[in-house]
Amino acid sequence: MAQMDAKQAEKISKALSDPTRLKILSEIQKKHDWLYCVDLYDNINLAQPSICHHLKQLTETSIILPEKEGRNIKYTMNNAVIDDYIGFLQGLKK
Amino acid sequence: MAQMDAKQAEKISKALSDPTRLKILSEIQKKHDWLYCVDLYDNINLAQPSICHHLKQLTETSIILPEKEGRNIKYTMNNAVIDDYIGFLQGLKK
DNA sequence: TCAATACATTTAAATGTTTCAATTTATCAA
DNA sequence: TTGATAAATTGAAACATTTAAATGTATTGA
Repeated sequence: MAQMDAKQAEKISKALSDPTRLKILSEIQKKHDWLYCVDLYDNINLAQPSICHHLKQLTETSIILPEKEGRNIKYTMNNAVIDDYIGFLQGLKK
Repeated sequence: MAQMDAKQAEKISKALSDPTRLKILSEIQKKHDWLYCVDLYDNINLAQPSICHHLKQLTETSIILPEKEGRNIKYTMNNAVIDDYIGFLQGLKK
């Protein structure tokens, strides 16, 4: 497991500190594989640019990974980053 | 392990999304037991009310636990909350 | 009780985040 | 090429967070 520094942990924490972004992650988790961007418009009551903004924050920290498929974009969870973040948290414990 | 809901995970993420608060947690971890509030003034270059503000956010989410000792307050890491948060993160994975 | 110490609260300025309307870019289907 | 669809960007308003000066509260020792 890679070592994550405090700066990176701070960015991931920030990405996880918003109800919309946690909802997006929950929707991606439910799919167990890939979630299409358009699926979120049904489940999240925000305008398209707002959802786009939240997706950007999640992809910038690599918590989720985007893949272009024609006109659409699909996302998957990046387990490796979550595990690295968990490793950082384990290191905080006494 | 207790089940942590998204609202609680959001609050903990927010508490962890600041460099000063991660620094405070690191200082507490270094002690392996209790850290006195006054120890932070030496290590963190912020005014006393700012440090107090950050400590409040960490204690409000129970990530750290305060204990009064005369005029001083000492803090310890709350491993249980960190473990619950880690449990939530594990649940996000595909 | 009085002065000193440790921490908390209030207030306000500066800064950062969230949101959406409008617009732009990219891709597809006809 | 043209019209339609999917997603990104821009710009601005609303809202939240961070910071510190000033002040308040609680505890101790003299």
